[in-house]
Formats: sequence, C-alpha cells, structure tokens
Amino acid sequence: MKKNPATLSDIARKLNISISTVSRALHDHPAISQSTKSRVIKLAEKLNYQPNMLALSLLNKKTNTIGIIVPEITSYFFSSIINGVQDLVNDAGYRLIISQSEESFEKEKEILDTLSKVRVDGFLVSPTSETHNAHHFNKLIESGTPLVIFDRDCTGFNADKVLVDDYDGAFQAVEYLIKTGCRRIAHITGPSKLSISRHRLHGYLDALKKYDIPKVDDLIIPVEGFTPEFGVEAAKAMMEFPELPDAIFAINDGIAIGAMYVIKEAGIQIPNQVSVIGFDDEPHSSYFIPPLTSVWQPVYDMGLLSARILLSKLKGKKSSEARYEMLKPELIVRASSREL
Amino acid sequence: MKKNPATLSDIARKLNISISTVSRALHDHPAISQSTKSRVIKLAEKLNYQPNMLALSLLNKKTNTIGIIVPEITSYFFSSIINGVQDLVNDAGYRLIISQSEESFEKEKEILDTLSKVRVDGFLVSPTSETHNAHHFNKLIESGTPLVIFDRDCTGFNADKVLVDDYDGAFQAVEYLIKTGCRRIAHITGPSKLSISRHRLHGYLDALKKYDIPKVDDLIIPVEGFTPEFGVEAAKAMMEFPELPDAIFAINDGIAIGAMYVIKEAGIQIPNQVSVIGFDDEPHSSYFIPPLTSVWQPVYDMGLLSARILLSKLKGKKSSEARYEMLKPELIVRASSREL
DNA sequence: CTGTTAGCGCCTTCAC
DNA sequence: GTGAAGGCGCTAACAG
Repeated sequence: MKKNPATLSDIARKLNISISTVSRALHDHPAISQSTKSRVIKLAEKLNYQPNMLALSLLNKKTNTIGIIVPEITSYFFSSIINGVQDLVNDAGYRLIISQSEESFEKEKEILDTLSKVRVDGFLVSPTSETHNAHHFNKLIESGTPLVIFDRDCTGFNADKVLVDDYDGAFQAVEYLIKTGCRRIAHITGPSKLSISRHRLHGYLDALKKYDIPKVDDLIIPVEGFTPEFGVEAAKAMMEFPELPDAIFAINDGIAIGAMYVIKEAGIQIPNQVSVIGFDDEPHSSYFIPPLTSVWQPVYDMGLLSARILLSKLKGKKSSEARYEMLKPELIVRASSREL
Repeated sequence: MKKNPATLSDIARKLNISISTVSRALHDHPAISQSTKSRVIKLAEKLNYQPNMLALSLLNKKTNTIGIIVPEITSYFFSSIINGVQDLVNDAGYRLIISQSEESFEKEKEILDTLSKVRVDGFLVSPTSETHNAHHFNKLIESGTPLVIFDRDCTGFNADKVLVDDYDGAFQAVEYLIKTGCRRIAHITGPSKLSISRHRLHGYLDALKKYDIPKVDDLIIPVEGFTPEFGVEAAKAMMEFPELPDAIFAINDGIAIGAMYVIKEAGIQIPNQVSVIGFDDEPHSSYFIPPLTSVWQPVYDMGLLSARILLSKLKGKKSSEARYEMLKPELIVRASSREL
C-alpha cells in the first residue's frame, strides 16, 4: 500500500524526457517549450508530485527549519511566545520544530543534539532551571549554528538574548503595594535556580529597601513550582503566622491564584486585609473575584523579537555583536490590590 | 564562520581510509579492526561529527518524524494532548513537529502540504472548524501516509479516530443539574460548525428530554469563541432575561468562568440561585470561588492513544480496519453546582 | 530547447 | 579488513 511518492524521474520516464527538463519545467524555466511545460505540469499533478525537501535540504545545506526549546508548552506564557515566533518565522518561509525540555538539563542537551542531526538552521532556547553551563550552546555556535536565548538568562554565556526585566516588574509591583499602604509584604518565590526567580526576589528586596521597610525573612516563602497547588501550600503556611502579612507578591499568577483561594476561604478580605499581586497576567486572571493585579509581560513580542534576531543571523549577519534585549513589563492594576 | 559540519568523508580523508570504513567503524561493524575503530571514533569526536539525518532519511525513505496539527497550542486542552503524544512518540524514537492551523482550512491544507514535502512519516490532526471535506486527508492516506484524527470528528471521513464522547459529557452535566433541582437550564454553545459543539448541544437537549423539561430556545445562547470574554457577553445577555436561568451549562471552562464573573458581580449566588458547569476541567478552574464543576476529559490519554494508533500503522499494520475510539469524559463535581 | 554529469552525505552490496 | 560503486531525489553547470 505504501506507494513511494512520485519523483522527477518518474515523470521523466513516462514522458520520455530527461530529469533536468522536468525539473526546469516545474520551475517555469524560460528555456523550456510551452508544450513540454504543460505536459510535465499536468503529469506532475496527476501523480501528486511533491518536491522532496530532504533532497533539497541535503543539496542546499539548509533545511529552512528552526528549533525552539522551551521547558514546557502547557503554560500560557510559553505557548504565547511560541505564537510570536511561529508567526514571524512562517512568514519568512521557515518551519518551526517545538520541543520541551521539561526542566531537564539532560533532555535539553539531547534535544539540541537530535535537532542538530536533522540540521535545523538555528535555535531559540529558554534554558531549563538546571542549565548552569553553556558548553552545549557554545559547541553549537562554534559550529556555525546561530542560537538565541530568551526569557531565562544563562549567566556567563555570551550570546544573543531577549529577556524581560523581571527585576523591574517585581520592583513596580512591590512599590505599588507600598504606595497603597502595605508594609508587611510577603513574597512567594519560585525555584531558586531560575534566573527569573532571583531577579524578582531582588526587585522585591530593593523596593522594600527604597522605602526603608525592613526585610523579614519569614515573609519570603520559597516554593518549587509554578502551579496553584504551590500557592495553596504557601498561603496555608502563612495562615499560621502570628501576624498576617498585609500583602502578597507572588512569583506568578498560578501561585497567586492558589494563595487567593486559601485567603478567601479563610474569610480574609482581599484587598482590604491583604493585597495580592501576581506575575504573567494570564488570560483567566482578570476573571477571578477580585480580579488579580498582575505584572504583564510582552510575551508575544518577546517571541517576535527573538525570532527576528535569529532570522537576521540566518540571513548572513555574521559576527555582529551579540544582542542583549531587555523588554519592559508593566503592572496591570486590578481589584486584588488597593487603590492608590 | 559557517563551518560545514563534519562528514564521513572528512574523517576518511584525514585518516587516509575509505568512507565505507569510517561508516562501518562508527557503527561498530565486526569486520573492522579495533585500531581503526578507535582512531575513527576519536577523530569523529574531535570533529564533533553528527550523522546527517537528511542523508539518512533520503536513503531510507523515512524521517522518523511525525506531524501533529492542532487549531492552537495556547489552550491547556491541546497542549496536554500534545504532551501525551510527545511522550509516547519520543520513546519510540520519533520526533514531533507541532503546527497550528488557527481554525483555518487553508492553513490546514498548507501545513499538510509542507509537512508532506518534508516527508513526515505520519500525521495526527484535529481538524479546524472549517474543515468539511476530507480530500486533503484522503490524498495523503492514498499516498500511503497514515493519519489519525483526534478530538474533533470530521464526519463522512473514514479513518482512524480518537474522540471524546462529548455527547455523554454534556448529558452527564445536564442530568446532574436536573437531579439537583435545576429546571431552567441555559446552555452557552461554541462555534456551531464544530462537531464538539453539536455533540454537546445534543447531549444537553437529550438530557432535558429524558426528564421532560421543555427546550426553551432563548436559553440556548450561541457564541463563536472559547475565551472568557464570550462567556461575559453571553451572561450579560442572560441578565436581561425576564426570568433568570437557574443553571448554566457552558461549552467550556473559559466561557463558564466569564459567565460566573458577571453573575457574581451582579450579586447573584452561585450555586444557590444559579448553578454553573463547564467543560475541560482546566487546572485553574478548581481555584475559583466557588470552584467550578466541570466535565473532565482524558486529554493526556487521548494523546497517548492517538499516538499509539499512528505508530502501529507506521510499524507495518497495513490495511487493518480503521479504528474508532471513543473516550469517556467524567463529571467533576465542585461547589459551583448544588449537592445531590 | 534539452540532455549529461557531478555531487549533497550516507549506507549497502559486491569485490579484493 | 577494507575499498569501490551505485543510488536515495534534486539542482546547477556544462554541453549540445
């Protein structure tokens, strides 16, 4: 049942002409007679001829494919970035191969490996939380395959990067809380190995410092994931505190939502008794009651920009300086925090 | 800067041996002396040799790649299916190319086209809402490329399919509402061209019929999307009704959440005055207040099963009967609906 | 206007 | 043990 796809030589044989003539006819080469052209085209259609990209790629040393590696695709955050990339890259005639590293360094290396075996032209990667050296990235770059890092920084690795200013986002959020009268501000942090967690924590601390609010260690609650369950866990711990915080700045919306749930169930008023702010501004977040204040990130644009940089490398721009782009997040104030 | 990747002939030349010897050495062929083997392997590593999959695929007429086409990846629903597929397929040594049709028939055809040009070995597709004929699918199958349809049916097209019993899910939901005393049950439907919308509507209607509850046309509110905004819109319309419904069965969680928001803002009690049930059981849904009752679907398993069927086709199972698998959803009762 | 040749990187007979 | 030749499907010189 597995008929082999039609090839140029199939067409050539049936028409008693040479393969090159067929090739030229299909490419509308000027030096081919109309009659042969139409005969070829007709037969090609009948046979459902599809040019074999494998052969072409082999010949041209170019697959027109780029690989993107993200920790996971189920989150709104990464899937939106992918959308940005996808849109730009498709318009430029490239295909996208999406892979998930699942926060595993080994898996990341493995993916890089297999994708370079299939000769993708370039890479877009958001490193895992376990990625602390860049040998694998460097090997790729040295071999001439461009690679751009996005969202998560991989410090000590000099390459094109498109990041979001997590420090600034966190600072904005916490400053807002302070300005609206909060003083006992808790922070639920994400996995400590992640650059974004560190930067957001840093922003939180600096905002406190700016307003001379002493840092209270107990108010910094580490969790190791991003789902609402972790927010629930953190909030429950918080409920045991002798004195409740008057605000919570969570590492992301998932956590914030879990925390809000516990707080509201306990009969505590948001934002009167405690304000809550998240990060990511997921689509659902504005439909909670109260709607969640959150730090919005330019996800789609981050995808767009990363792709644009990669494509420009692909289009020849050899050894231009590594680009380092820092996108600005924006605080979206809703009713889970007090008014100014 | 673009060094060409090392090839077998690079190694052969530097070692003054033939290409075939190199190839055999790398494959640990028994008829190659240990000394050449180790020399070859060492040089290969030094040169960072990576077998060129393009050449291999061209030779073997097999890419070990499968293509999956979904309407979009930003939803939890589709991205979870993809995870199921990914896990199975990777273990079997296949790569996955993920593409989004964006509910466009044209785009779907286009993707099918380019992916078949790159010679993917098989397809997994969830058709767009615009897909009403299966010429493009059939052409592929006739040419010997296996394809399995999942989640959304494409009626009149006989092929392997893995679906969820949407009718049954809706029926369960509505029957539950009736058993808990609701009589004026509204249904917010999705895009009418989608099989899932029709099946869920059908389940809704049949449940009413079973309990002799007359169908009220006004209570069936059509919307053309799946995001909370559409739920808001529908609920606002509902608020204008002379008599409010005592329950809402929404086509999915997104819509349900938008509707809940409007209802609660209007000071109406959930579930005392109106019960709400969604569909999909998204991760966030249990953190709303009240937590949303929803119809859970075996998303991951759907991915797993679809992939399993495709792989079995790939492994030779020629013309076995088309498989038609109907997975069962399950009602997850939470506090947005009354107790039995 | 059309055909021939060579080669992209690799594997597999078939020789020696 | 190892080498040479052929071919996967296609294009780009180079001939006519």
